[in-house]
Amino acid sequence: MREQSAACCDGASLQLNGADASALANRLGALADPVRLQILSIISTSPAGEVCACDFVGPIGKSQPTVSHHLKVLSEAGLVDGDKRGRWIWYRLAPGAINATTAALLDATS
Amino acid sequence: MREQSAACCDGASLQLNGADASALANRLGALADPVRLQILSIISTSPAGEVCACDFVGPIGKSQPTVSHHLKVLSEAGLVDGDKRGRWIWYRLAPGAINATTAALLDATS
DNA sequence: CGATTGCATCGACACCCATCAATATGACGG
DNA sequence: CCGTCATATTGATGGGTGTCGATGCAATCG
Repeated sequence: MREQSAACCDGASLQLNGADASALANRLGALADPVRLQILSIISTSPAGEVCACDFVGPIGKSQPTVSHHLKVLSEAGLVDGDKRGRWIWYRLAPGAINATTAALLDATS
Repeated sequence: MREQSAACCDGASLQLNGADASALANRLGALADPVRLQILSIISTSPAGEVCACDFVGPIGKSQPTVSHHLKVLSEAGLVDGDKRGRWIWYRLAPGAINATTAALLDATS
């Protein structure tokens, strides 16, 4: 087989399996977009803790379908929750979701 | 113009500008890949705190060029540092890099 | 009712990205 | 020097993704 030439190739082992790595990568991927980060920032700084979907389009400067797409991504990633009240949908941060993701990342690389 | 129909569209303002959002999104994007997370995990659990590049290929199960590509991405994102010693390159975690990214994320969404 | 409004979905486009085989580069060893 | 080994780079390819205009759908209003 392979005779470790010198002080190299000790055979490192996986501490993070493929499934866990993919799951964490998916959650991080949902955060890795400037529009989605701005959405989260707007919600987090809102006094009421929730923001009507229509209020994202203006400040972010993207089209309504684009904002709607990003809200869907955030929702499917469990980062935000949407409440349909009357004609509007109010979004707020999913409690602990971001903290759980950062904790998993720090745990995997500790 | 637009007559705010009711209790909606108060005009939310941006707390995270486009440049900051893009910078943070780039750093998160460097983390949002299962192969790169496994690389970071392998390094972090290595007793010596550094791992020879050749030791990633086996456990991760991707080709050598693919692993080399991901190491370059991590290096350019400032997440790992590589030392060329003799014929091998030893990679270790860039101190504080992951913590700085998670701190920026939590700060943007606090 | 019918008209309007808020939001989602669709279709299309451009672009980025992960991956690999092949090849280049560069450092050792004989 | 010449071969070998470790790593990077190149080129190609397939799939994913952000974006927008057009459209659909559901709820409200008049």
